[in-house]
Amino acid sequence: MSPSAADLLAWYDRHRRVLPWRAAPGEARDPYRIWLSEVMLQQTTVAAVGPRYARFLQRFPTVGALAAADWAEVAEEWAGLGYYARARNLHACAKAVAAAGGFPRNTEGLAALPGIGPYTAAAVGAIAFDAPVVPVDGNVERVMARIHGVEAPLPGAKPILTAHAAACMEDPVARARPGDFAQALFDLGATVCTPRNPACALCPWREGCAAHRAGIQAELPRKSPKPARPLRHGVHFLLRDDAGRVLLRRRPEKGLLGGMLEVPGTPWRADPWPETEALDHAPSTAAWRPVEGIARHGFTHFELEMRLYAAPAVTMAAVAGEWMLPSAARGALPSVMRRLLDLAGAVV
DNA sequence: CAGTCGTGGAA
DNA sequence: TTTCCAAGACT
Repeated sequence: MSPSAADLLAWYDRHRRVLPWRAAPGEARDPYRIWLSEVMLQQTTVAAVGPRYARFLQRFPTVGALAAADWAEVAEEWAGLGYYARARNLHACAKAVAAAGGFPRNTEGLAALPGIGPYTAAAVGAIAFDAPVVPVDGNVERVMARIHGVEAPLPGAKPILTAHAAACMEDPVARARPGDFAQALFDLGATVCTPRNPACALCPWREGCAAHRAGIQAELPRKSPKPARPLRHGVHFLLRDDAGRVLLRRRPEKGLLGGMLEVPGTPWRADPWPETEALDHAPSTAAWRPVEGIARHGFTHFELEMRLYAAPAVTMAAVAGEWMLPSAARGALPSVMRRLLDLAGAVV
């Protein structure tokens, strides 16, 4: 009574989610749209991606349009989505694909492109090109851990879970519909085999599930403990001109928030900044006045507390950066920088 | 290989 | 409030 692809696909044909990037049965599949959705969905929820995917596609309808765009346009369109290396790699990948005349149709070729790792290569390969592979994301890891009763913690258990997933393609029923099989696993993980309170009563694989049999389904997959996130401090400077515009700068291409616009400021470090030391990092000499309050933001590996100073610009000369109205800046900035605009709300 | 790299919603 | 987490990739 082991889990069968036939049972899962039958369930999928009845309960599949309707998603913007998902072609209806029989509908033509667009590799560009599938690739875009897979990159956008990396570590990002379906709910968050939905409206951003539609907007992105409207602005860049084809891989050629994306390849021809300036980085500033792509950065603005990605602002707020996080993990900005994805946007840089997306842009580079679009240029490579446009130059090559299309996407590679096999996983090896896909995986050689920027921003496409083992998961995305398998997902695009299976969904767009019917490659007989099983992409392993968090959903698939969870489903495999439970079905096979894998109690070893992640990330160490990743290889065994990947092997279990790959074994699914030995079933000719799965091999006949690789894209649907992959998306069936996603939907099962997202709607039934959920991280908390899995709905085992609705699961097409319940009878063959080792974790369900042992009553430990909610405890799998186990995960190694994560280190605590340290606190860092920064001070930022909001310079505004007579037209109400604020001064922004482009961050270095690599590293945190790489290539994105920012409100100028100090580096972010463990020790709080004394005022005199912080002012050394101001973009110009001006009548800097502290803005009341503290802006907080949580990153993956540290927490941040920012203070803000504001001043009117006395001269436009020799100040590097871009002047933007706060209304326009908001949409072009990463969320952490939007918090500074929010803090300054009464000032600007 | 373990660390880096965002964000917002849910519990 | 804190913690966890979501269709991971890159170094």
